[in-house]
Amino acid sequence: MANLNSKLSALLKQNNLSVTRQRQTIFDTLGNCESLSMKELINKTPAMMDRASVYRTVTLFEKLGIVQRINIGWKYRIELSDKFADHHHHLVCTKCSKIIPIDADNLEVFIEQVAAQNKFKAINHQVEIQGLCNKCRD
Amino acid sequence: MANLNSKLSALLKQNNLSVTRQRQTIFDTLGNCESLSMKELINKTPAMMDRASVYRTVTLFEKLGIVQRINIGWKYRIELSDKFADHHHHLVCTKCSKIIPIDADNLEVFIEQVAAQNKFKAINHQVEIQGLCNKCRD
DNA sequence: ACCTGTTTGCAATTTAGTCGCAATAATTGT
DNA sequence: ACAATTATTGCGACTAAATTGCAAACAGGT
Repeated sequence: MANLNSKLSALLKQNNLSVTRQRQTIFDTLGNCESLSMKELINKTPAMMDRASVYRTVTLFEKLGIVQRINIGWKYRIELSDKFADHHHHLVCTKCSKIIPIDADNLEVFIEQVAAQNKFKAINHQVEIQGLCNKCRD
Repeated sequence: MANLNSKLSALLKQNNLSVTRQRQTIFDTLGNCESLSMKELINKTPAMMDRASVYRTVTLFEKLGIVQRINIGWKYRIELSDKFADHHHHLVCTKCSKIIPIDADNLEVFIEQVAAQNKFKAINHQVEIQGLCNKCRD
């Protein structure tokens, strides 16, 4: 935990950015969860931070590669990027809304191949699978 | 074209829903394009349909499995589902916004495998790759 | 052509996200 | 540790996206 926070500080300083209470709060909050929606993120920082600042911080963190937006359904959620947590894709149960992170190295390789076949330089990608988890499939 | 429209009519009637001018318009408009954003869809039906009805129609079509929302960046676009058009994933150029549809059968197989490994019954999935197309990579 | 139930358009409203600016907090140099 | 400087935040106003209730209009069956 402490080392992750110092990593954040270092990254901010490298970019001539201030290490503020608000930025640390967002970082810590995301560190305690798999992923959060904007609404959840705003509500989890009760009266501590303004909405606008949450949006600004997330946008900043995204540029710095600290967080990434992932698509769940047609909404998006925020999570720490692979530098700070394991990078993974998701299986989403449409019944109980359970989110199962999957990490398949093969998948990453596969993405690269598909991109190359189309003369495309892949920079980022998302994979999302909706279905039923083993409990909900009956 | 004509057979697709009759397929739409049949599907609506099966569900005790009316075949209206507006629903056919949305269907036809989507049939002429790879994919459309909500804004584009609203603008492509000039003074023919109210915004609210476009939203209602898309929501209805989604429930019926006629259309699907696909994630481009963290925005979404609408396209006819695989029952009415080829199902495909997308490569999105972050520079020129060009969208290249990809259809890789292997990918579908792969998705199934990953789901099975996690005791998950896959129903739907999206794959999106962001990067640079061959023109923009310099 | 008429009747019934569904669907639409309209207007109002909620929700999500952005922007400018004054107040405040963090950093740098002393 | 303190003051000066600069970046960041909170506030309020604002724009855009999406939803809802209701009366008018339309589709489908008789």
